[in-house]
Order: sequence, then structure tokens, then C-alpha cells
Amino acid sequence: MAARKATLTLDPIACCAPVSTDVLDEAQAVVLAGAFAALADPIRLRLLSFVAAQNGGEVCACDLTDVAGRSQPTVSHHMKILVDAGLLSREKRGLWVWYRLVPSRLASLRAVLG
Amino acid sequence: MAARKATLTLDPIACCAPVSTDVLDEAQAVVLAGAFAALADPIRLRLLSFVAAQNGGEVCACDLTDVAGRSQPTVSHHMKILVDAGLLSREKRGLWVWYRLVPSRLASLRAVLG
DNA sequence: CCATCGCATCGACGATTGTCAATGGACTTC
DNA sequence: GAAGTCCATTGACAATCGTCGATGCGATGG
Repeated sequence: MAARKATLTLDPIACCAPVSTDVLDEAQAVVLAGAFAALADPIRLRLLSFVAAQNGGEVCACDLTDVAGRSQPTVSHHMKILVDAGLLSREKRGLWVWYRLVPSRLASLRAVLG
Repeated sequence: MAARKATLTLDPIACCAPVSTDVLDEAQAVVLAGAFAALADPIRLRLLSFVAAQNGGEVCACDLTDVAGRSQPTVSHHMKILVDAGLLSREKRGLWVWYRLVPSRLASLRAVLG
């Protein structure tokens, strides 16, 4: 273990002995950060919770502009981010598009925090 | 319950009956989004996991530039974001600054995802 | 008191993000 | 096929973010 970098005459043991056993590597960190970034917007959180609150488990895209209070292109943009992050699945049936939660993805993120 | 907005002659019941019972309100969403935003950067995730990996539970700021691979001002900036988000606590002892996890904060975020 | 060290803050810069109007593509109905 | 509807994509813009060099501030040691 490398010694402290401090050149002051303070007791070296006073500053750490970094036991960096379990630090996330760069690649893992980038992937996880991308997932959390998808949650880092109030509109997307509300959209996600709206999907989660549905009884049938799915929601029609046509209702989302009201929930978000944003224009249709903006909502579409946010939903794409959530889908790309793996948090939602998207299915087109006829004229409408339906979204569902991807619980396993949420679970994996939850695991990172605990 | 409001009827679908669709004006096509498709079966209205084919598109949703939005039972928006539990949607996050705006204020909650903003606070949560802020917390997730703190996790939405690879450097910050690595810094956080580095703190979490410490045996003593705390880490000296003097070791963080090596872990992050970034300049000292940049690391200080990221640590401030993590502290402001309530994920880390900061304590100055003599010349050095020490950081610790705030487990309760992580737990509350985990709860949101499940 | 003065030199030195650890860390925060400031100022500036390019990169990324959230937003909307305009447009396009896929599908349904007539 | 023509008209209409839903949704995605594009292009543009202001705002925010990540980064670093320079500087400032508090603490330590001589």
C-alpha cells in the first residue's frame, strides 16, 4: 500500500490507508451513470411513476402529454430516454403506442444503492 | 374519468382509461431528480463506491484525485455535489477532509425504485 | 510571522441537455 | 387513394454541466 502523499510532518497514519477493494471500474460506472441519468429529470420521474401507477401495467402514449405538461415531441424524447435506459418497454399496437415498466431493471439499480 | 381524446372511430376502450392514482407530484419529482442527478456521473459513482469500500467507513480527500483521475478542483466539485445531495457527509479534521457515507439517504433512494 | 500544505471557489471554455415548432412516417378510416 | 390521426425525428436555441488553471482561505510548522 503506497504511503501518504503528504509531505508535512504530521503523523502519516493520521491520513488514510486506502483499502480500495471494491471500487467500480470505469466501464461499470459509465453504464450505471447512464441509467441514473435517465432518472435525473423531474418530467421523466413523473412519467415513470405514471406508468408504475397503472393498474393494467401499461399506459398509452396519448395520455402522457397531459401528465408531463410538455409538448408531444418533448414527451416522446423523454420516453425514448427511459426506453433506451431499459426502464420502460415500448410496444406499438395499431395506432397507439403502449409503455410498460421493466421491473428487473429497476431492481438492478436498487441493488447498486444497497 | 375523461374519455379518450381520439377522434377516430376506433374503439375508445382500446386506448387507456388512465387511473392516475399515484403519480409523483412536481415538488417530489424535482427533489428526487436532483438526488439521482448526483448519481448520474461516472466519476461521482466511482468516488461514492470508493467511500463505500473503505473499511473504516471514511476516506481522506487527499486520495480522491488518484481514484477519479481528475484534477483537484474537479474532484472537489464532484464531492460537493455528492455532499449537497445528502449522499456523503464531510468533516474537516486538522489539515484534511474526511468523507463518510450517509446510508439513510441511499436507503431512501432505493425505496423509490421499489 | 512567514512559508507551506490541503481543499474550496472563481472564471472560462466546450459539451451535453431540455425544450419546442416544423416535418415525416406509419397506420386507420372513408 | 385521400384525408386524418398518432408518434418519432429533425433542427435550432438557451441553459446547464464537466473540466481545468488560477486564486483564495484556513491550518500547520518552523
